[in-house]
Amino acid sequence: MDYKDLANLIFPDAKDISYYEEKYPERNLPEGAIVTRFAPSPTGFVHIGGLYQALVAREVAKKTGGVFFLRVEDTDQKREVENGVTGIVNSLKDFDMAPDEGMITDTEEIGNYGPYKQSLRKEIYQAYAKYLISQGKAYPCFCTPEEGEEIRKKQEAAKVRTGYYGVWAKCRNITVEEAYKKIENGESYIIRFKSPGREDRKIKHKDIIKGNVDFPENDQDIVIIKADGLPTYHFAHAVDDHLMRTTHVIRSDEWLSSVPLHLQLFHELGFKAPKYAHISPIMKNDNGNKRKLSKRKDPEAAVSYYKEEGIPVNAVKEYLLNIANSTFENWRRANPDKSMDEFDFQLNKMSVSGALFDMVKLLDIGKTVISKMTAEEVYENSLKWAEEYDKELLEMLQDKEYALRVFGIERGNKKPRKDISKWSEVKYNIEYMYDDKFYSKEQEYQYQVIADKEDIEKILNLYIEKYYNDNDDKQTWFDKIKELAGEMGYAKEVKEFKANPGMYKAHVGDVSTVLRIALTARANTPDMYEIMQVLGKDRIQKRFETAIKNLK
RNA sequence: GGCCCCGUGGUCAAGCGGUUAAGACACCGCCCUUUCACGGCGGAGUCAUGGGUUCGAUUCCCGUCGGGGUCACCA
Repeated sequence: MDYKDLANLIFPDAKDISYYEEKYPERNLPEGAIVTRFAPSPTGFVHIGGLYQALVAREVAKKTGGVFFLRVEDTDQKREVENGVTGIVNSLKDFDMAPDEGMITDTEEIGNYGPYKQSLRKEIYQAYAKYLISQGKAYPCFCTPEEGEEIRKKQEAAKVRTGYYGVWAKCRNITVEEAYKKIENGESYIIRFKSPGREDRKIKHKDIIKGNVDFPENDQDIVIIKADGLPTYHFAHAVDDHLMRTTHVIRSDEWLSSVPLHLQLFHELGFKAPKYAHISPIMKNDNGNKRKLSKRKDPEAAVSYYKEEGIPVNAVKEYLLNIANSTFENWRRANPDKSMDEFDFQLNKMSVSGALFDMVKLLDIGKTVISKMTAEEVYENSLKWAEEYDKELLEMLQDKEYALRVFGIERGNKKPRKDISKWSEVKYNIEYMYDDKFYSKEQEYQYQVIADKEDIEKILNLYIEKYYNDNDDKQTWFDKIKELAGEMGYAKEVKEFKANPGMYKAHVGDVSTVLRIALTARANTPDMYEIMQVLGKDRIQKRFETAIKNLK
């Protein structure tokens, strides 16, 4: 009786691994093409760090004419969440990052290297586990979880390394006969990898991002097949990334310390190991301490947050790309109108330490991104966001022609206005341009320098009756306000006022402020000429009348 | 605790033995025909720390301190 008999007893129906090796041949890709993947577990929550990894992985694959695929790691049935896959697929779609291969809905997939859902690959893992057993490189372990716990306690008490290794690996040296008998007797077991490693030996590993890292060899007989017949992460990683012909494993750096194990697994399985790039996580400052963005504590940890807030997709991506390669920022300044896909992303230039998440900067990028859009694009995006998150805004946007005029204010010129950083700010931004919104609430008119109510009333009346004309061009419009200022005894030029402050009550700027506030009830607005053009004389007049009434 | 990684201004960071130590966000001031925003100009602010090596260290080595990761039949 030998290892083969044991392997046959454990996995009688498993295919020979040559079947899979042939079924999933090396990919026929151009020289230098990189194959990457995004491999989340479907917990129903997509972390911004996950999106970050996916963005980087996709960027690298795209750049080299390779493949970016999505694999769902659902080997932990306890964590299974309904529609978890849909959440992942949709998040990638929302960010315009759909994979070339892999899951495209909860149940459907594309590509020739599937299934791309690990729970559907059970027989594949078992075939490779069988292979390992038949080679004497893996063995059944009959220790119960409770026994494992006991071993660990003993190890802790003895102050030695914890784990299933060396003399602690009780089942490692069970004879084939003994194992055979236990299995026939119905004892339950799991499959462990028989590690050939020694803790006192070092291995060298070159990570694309972290650089040279030395580790002790792995000597842990880790579990490869759990009691439920499904593989653990480590085993699935080796089998899948080999069979799916992944060239570069781009993943979170919490996996860095598992590299010795993974390399060993690849070696013992007879696979060529992929290259690894371990990405530092996105952090957050929590009372002076850095910590990972937390699903529970930080709303911005969820990718859904960005959608809900209406932060433009490209702003999020550019921000993430900037964390990944900080030279992106300089490139962006030099190429303000190019698509970010043209940026020459470098995996090996990624930061080795984790960056603190900076919402202020993200929002600044949001402003820039939106400022570059046409009124039409702003309209479409606002509408899309409003449909899902803001009924009131949606209503306001029904009159598209008018909305386009409002969004067109100070847009499209060489120095476009940068005042909207996310779609959820749109409503506040344009509200005062809508009469029903404007009149539906009690406005507060805070006239600033000019406080004399009679003067204010006079300015408003005089302006609308004597000076304002819808057909004036901007210069004429401007000159007329100066004339009005002069007629009322205010300085026509600010400089003049500053030179002789005693000669005037105030200056033309203060007069404008009165007009602006009567018009919008706001101290800060975009260009007043354009606002007036959109409003038109009748509406301007009505707003002035309302403002005057409010004075009394 | 063992093992591993990291440490340049408030934040993201460039830098690879000799630099006035880039740039961006944020902050402050000035200018930009009248607000705000944009833009322009200017400003404040950094190489964690102690030892080496070197003619010379932010750059190389060691220690210290600080931060992070990992030690599951979770991924």
